[in-house]
Amino acid sequence: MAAVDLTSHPGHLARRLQQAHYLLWNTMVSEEITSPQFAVLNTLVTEPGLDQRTVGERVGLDRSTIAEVISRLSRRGLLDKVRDPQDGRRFLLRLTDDGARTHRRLTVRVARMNQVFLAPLSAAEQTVFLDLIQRVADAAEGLRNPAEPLVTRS
Amino acid sequence: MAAVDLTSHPGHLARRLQQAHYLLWNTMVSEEITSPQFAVLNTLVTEPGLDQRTVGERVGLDRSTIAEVISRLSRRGLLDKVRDPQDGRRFLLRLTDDGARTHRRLTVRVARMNQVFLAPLSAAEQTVFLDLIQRVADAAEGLRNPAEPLVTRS
DNA sequence: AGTAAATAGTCAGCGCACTGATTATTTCTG
DNA sequence: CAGAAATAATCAGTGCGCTGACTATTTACT
Repeated sequence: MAAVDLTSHPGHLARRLQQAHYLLWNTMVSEEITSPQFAVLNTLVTEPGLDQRTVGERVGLDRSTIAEVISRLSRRGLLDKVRDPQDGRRFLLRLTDDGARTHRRLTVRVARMNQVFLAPLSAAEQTVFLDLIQRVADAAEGLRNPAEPLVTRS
Repeated sequence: MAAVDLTSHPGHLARRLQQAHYLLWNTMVSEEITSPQFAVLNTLVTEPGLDQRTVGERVGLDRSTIAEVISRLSRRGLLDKVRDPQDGRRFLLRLTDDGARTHRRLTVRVARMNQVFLAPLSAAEQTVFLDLIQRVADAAEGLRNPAEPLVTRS
């Protein structure tokens, strides 16, 4: 007894939303390049030469996940990984011609897909929708790294 | 050149939203039971004796994924799997006492977590938020199984 | 200069999520 | 009633996402 209505649970809805997006992406954008992979390509278009960790930060992926995504992109020849001569820990990343071409090609389709995805909402609702999601996500991420950096006492 | 602003991409925001939720769940609800697992328990509270496929449909998981989730829950003794005597293909699922207890215990924490998750929004915004997500997710899912079942021509 | 702390990346392990192929059972149909 | 179609579940394969442990390099502090 006393079960809960999942349709009022933002987490459950968030999962369903992402699944819906995944489905649409696969049919309307690409079956090879995934949405996180596109996000990485997109970041490197404006900021070539970033290191792996920073790219992860830009697109919201932790160090392990970004490593896998990048390794797949690199294996397919969409980006290059070079040791930073200034700092031997880092790898500097930049798109290959093929990577840049792929990004250009997908950009149009992504825009079309976003339109279809948001089509059930009016223009005004779409704006509100994006704003609300962003505020909730930002706030929750804020809880992770406390603004108050612990004071090293003593 | 010509990179895109990901903050205007609903898919990217959906992913970040889910990550934020995952983080909050882990810290405020449970490190053992995940959100999809809770959804399964919750479904079986009101509808004991469902088969695997139907549970998957209720919580929005495909046949493969629901199989794994259920196998984990069953391995931990939170639910029982019995062959349907009426239909030898099906497994009937119902919570064990431990499973029901776990569901009860987590329900309170989930409610608290939802509050924190939605806290950055006003009460009115929260209502809008849930409504908008649901409409977008429902619409995209609708695209999957076309209302018009293809006519077998000839 | 020499050790300690911080940082970048890798690796192992777990869990969610999907597709396509396979197996077992049931149902439909001729 | 026999063969075909449908259905429930499993399995293999790929990819995202996280944590905790580890390695290598750099930076900071005596």
